[in-house]
Formats: sequence, structure tokens, C-alpha cells
Amino acid sequence: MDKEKNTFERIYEAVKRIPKGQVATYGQIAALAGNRRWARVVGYALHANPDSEHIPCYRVVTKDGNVSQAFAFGGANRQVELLMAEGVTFLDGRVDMEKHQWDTPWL
DNA sequence: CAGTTGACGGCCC
DNA sequence: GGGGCCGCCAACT
Repeated sequence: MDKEKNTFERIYEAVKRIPKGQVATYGQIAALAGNRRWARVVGYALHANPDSEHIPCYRVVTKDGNVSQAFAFGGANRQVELLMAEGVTFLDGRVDMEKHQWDTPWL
């Protein structure tokens, strides 16, 4: 199989590793992918979203706990609904990062 | 082929 | 404390 994974694939892999009921920031995903400077690339990768059915891009939020406007891949409000269904709490429309930011011990 | 943009993050003023 | 600018890699035009 592919020994060398493309940057995108690494990002998708990191996103798919986000546990249920938790969220991660772009920078965090970038760090998991290998480099935290890929924050923009992460955003672009999720924007491409070739597997939205398996890539929980809705679990990826900005460091402010706010989701991007462009998240309207099927309804921005949909994103909140999905996260709440997993037990994620919100504060004024923002994800409670203090409680649900993905805790990555390997970082 | 080269230039610009992009679903961001972090640092500087 | 708040606002603005730059930096990073990759993809798109």
C-alpha cells in the first residue's frame, strides 16, 4: 500500500482520530498531521473533504471554539446539532473548548 | 509555468 | 487588552 501518505491523507487521518464527544482545533490537527503550520492546509484539506461521510470535519473548530462560516457543507447549524448529539456542550454558539477540546497526550 | 488564494495560528505593535 | 500582520504548505486559476 502507500508507504508515503500525502499531507491531505495525514490530515484526514488525524481528523478521523478525533474521539466522539470531543473537538480539535485546526492547529491541533495540523500538529497531529506533522506540522502545526499546516493550519491553513488543514482548512483547505477539510474544504476539499473527499470523504465527508467518514471525515468528521464538523469536529474541527477554530481555536476560538467557533466553526467556520464555510462549514455550511450541509447546514452550519447541522454541525452544532451533530456535536451536541455526541455530548458536546456549547457556550453562546461556541464549543466549550475547556471541556471538549481533544486531549492529545502524544503532543 | 507562475501567481494568488485559502474552512488558520501565532506573534508583533 | 485589542487589533493587525505575517508566515506555512498545498491546491486552484
